[in-house]
Amino acid sequence: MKFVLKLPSMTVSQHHEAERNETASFSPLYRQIKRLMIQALELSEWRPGESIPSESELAQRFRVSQGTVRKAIDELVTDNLLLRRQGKGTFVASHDDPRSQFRFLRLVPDDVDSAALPVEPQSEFLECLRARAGAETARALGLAASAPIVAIRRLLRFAGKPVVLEEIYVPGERFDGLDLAMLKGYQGSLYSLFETRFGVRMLRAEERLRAVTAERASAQLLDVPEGTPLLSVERVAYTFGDKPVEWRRGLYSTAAHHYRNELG
Amino acid sequence: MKFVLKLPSMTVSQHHEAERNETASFSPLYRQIKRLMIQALELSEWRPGESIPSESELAQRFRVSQGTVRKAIDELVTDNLLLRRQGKGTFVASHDDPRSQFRFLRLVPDDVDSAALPVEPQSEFLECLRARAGAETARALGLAASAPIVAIRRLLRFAGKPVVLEEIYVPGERFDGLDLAMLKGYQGSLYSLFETRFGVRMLRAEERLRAVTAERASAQLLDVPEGTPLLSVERVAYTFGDKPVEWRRGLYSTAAHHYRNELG
DNA sequence: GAGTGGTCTAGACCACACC
DNA sequence: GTGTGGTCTAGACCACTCT
Repeated sequence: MKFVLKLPSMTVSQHHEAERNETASFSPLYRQIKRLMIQALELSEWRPGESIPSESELAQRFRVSQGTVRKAIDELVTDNLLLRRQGKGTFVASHDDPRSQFRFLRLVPDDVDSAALPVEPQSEFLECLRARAGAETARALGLAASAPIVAIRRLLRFAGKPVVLEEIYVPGERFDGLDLAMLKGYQGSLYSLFETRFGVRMLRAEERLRAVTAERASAQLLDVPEGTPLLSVERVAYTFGDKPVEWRRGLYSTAAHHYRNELG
Repeated sequence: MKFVLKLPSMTVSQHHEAERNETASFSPLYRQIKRLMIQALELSEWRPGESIPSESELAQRFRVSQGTVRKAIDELVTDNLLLRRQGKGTFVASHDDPRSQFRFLRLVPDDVDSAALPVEPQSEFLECLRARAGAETARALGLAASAPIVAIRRLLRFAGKPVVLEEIYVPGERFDGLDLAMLKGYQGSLYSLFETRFGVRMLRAEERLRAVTAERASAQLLDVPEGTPLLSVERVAYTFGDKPVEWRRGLYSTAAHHYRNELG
């Protein structure tokens, strides 16, 4: 037994010797608490934008000290699943929140410096089709070949000028009822819509960037000459359990904008 | 007075009422400890690759509890200034360390997955000149116009094939004695050389990515047709005090490689 | 003033590395 | 075994927000 000597009835338990160092190489209490909290988040016991119980309440519920709950929350905040507001409480992160609005769009106009508040791009949805996954999409999303998907095409404009052309693919199963009318009618970011209407939360993403040349169709939509170099951005976005739930490819016009990245 | 009631003689002090909430909006003890530790790092009291004193020693030195020192170290680890090895100690991060070797190069071959260990690129230095800063370089590095700088050109090869062409500019003042012979003779990354030979530590960087077309000279060196789309990566790297000490522009050939990015 | 997150302390014990 | 970082607890008090 470890870390539990003074705990008469553990919710999270390491009471069994068997649990010690078998295959799972020792998980501290706060990580087990973290896992339980992620579960509560995934099961929507706590919903985006809402506050979760206070640290002392959670400590009672899980039968651990406040410090241990705090450490679990610390990591969830680092993972962008929760956010704290001193004096007010701890809240479930939401794509509605202006704070996490631009977490996934790294393109910014050349002139504005990093301190300035980001310019809100306008989204123009071109189409939204039900289709079957191609080989590439199926692999990226971990689906069976020719599984049902939803394909979206849209154009992003900064200050009226077209800058990003995107094709977005999501599994059809999770997005029942998603169509062009809904996309056009929704106020807010795409991930906000996914979260609000379909309960799908994008937690992290991986991007692959390349330089390519504009084909005729893309060039026309982006209002650049055919052959112009464009930034190709492929993204796989993941939800709970590191499950991929979106694949997209964007073509970014980088004449007056750039992709901004911080290396820590 | 706050947090110091039981501390008879503080090294870090908040004894004076004046310090309370004048302009500097309340800095907790562990941040003051952090600042002192950064100072020790900047002044090379603790050197890259070496271990720093144990947490209990530091607690004694700064007259705070181990938990407070620990929290300061936590942040320094997050900032990539220190790294912990359980059972061994806490160490000053170094660009020699394989762990932080590829922190700043995000280009990877298309085929290898993220789990695989990165392929070591080979560096071929083309030139290294002393010159005077142009307007753009001076602005990026925060130097006076026409301040002395060192300009480096190099080619990176993955598996023998040229993939990255870079121009690198550093202030001449900090890099006395840097020349082509030294670059060619050094084993290890450029930042490792900067750290080892000149005591200049790159702590973080900002990059701006764009798509451009290959000019004739660049195309020849990268062994691609003129007009090929290339990924342009501009970087400003910062050392202690957020002082910019390197500006570089790279042209990445992305036919068989891509720039990999994680969005948290 | 009450409630929440944030800081700090002191002490106990666990996991890991090296001798 | 000794020393290091890592975890956990219990309790006190500070800073912030809202009522």
